Amino acid sequence: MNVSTKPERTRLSAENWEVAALQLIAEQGVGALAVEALARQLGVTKGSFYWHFRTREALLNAALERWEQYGEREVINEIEQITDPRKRLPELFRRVAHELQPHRVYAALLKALDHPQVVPVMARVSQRRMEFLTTAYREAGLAPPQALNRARLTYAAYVGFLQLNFTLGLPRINHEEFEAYVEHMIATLIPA
Amino acid sequence: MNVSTKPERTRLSAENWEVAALQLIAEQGVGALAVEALARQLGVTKGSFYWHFRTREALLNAALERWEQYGEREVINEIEQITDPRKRLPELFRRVAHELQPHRVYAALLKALDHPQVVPVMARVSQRRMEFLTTAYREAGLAPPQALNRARLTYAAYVGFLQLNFTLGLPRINHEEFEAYVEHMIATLIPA
DNA sequence: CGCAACCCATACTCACCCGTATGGTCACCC
DNA sequence: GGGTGACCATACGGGTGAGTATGGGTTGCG
Repeated sequence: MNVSTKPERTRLSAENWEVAALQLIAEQGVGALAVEALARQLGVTKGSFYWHFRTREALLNAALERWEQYGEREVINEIEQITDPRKRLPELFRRVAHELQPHRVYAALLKALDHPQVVPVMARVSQRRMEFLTTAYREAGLAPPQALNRARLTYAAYVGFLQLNFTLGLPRINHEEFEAYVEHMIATLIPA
Repeated sequence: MNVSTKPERTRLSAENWEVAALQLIAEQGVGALAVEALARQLGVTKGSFYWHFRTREALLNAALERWEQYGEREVINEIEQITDPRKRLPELFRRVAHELQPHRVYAALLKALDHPQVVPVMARVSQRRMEFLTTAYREAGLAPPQALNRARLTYAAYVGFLQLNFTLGLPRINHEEFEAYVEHMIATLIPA
């Protein structure tokens, strides 16, 4: 029997470092992404790290790119397969609401918008999602200006919810209550 | 004529440090709150700082407390004077929308929810605002559960908007467009 | 005037973390 | 079975920023 989470004596690849970095970002934020700390967590030393990456920045960029790439095919591609436009938005809401785990990185990145490296990534991701929401609302029957504003409102509500529940603890909404909240969002934001 | 913003050769008080800290937080975030940097900005050295405060943490706490105290009588007390409950929410929306400046600190603090010192402060502030919103929605005619969820939605939209516009730059919404967005929020979130 | 209390400068120490240099140890393959 | 390259440890240099020690200057006040 091995000691817990330590004795994986296999060699590491750049990918290992990247996913470890993303996990650390999700748990402790971008600011906590330190080379030596990550190395300790992986059971190696900096010597390993600087073989795979030229610098700390390089790791951050690689991790961000990996996350962005994954997010590409995460939700949007799945939702786009729903043919009936009127079913799309409620389904999107419910699906996003029940996959809170992949949003941890996004929430952490929101808190790191002072780092110049994350701004372009977040700008691209948010922009794509906004456009997706906007067209979805248009297809649901809203006029273009209304659709854009409703998309803004919806996305802001999503972002704000992440902040208020992941990072801030607030009265820690429970499960049934959360379901009711999601349905309330659907009823309020999606045109009948 | 004196050189710009430098030659205030008056002695400093703890209060001076606190407001300077808040300004720096609003502009560059909690992470940028460094003792020596602040001292340079105030035209003194660390020697001064460590006379007024025992540690950097102490300054942060003092600054946060000052901000929380001020926020107490900031908006809520003004709005509560509006007698007609149905006029209250639209007025609140419009007023908050046009005073984006005082929200800079709040936006900066949202990005610092990993620091254990800011969490309780933000929890209290957000909790108070949420309760205010909830009763406002009840007085506007919503049933208690609906009112609570609508308050959650509204406040999340507010928080998210701060994130997406202050820190992230997104297509930088302009003035008329912003007005239209606010009216859209009012029409969507406030019951007729 | 003179003495405190108050405010600040200078000069450190200490801890952390990035990046570099260099040598060691496996795996794999001809 | 020896050599080459991938992977990692160790040790070091350098920068930054928090906190301490201590002495000097200024202000209020008796």
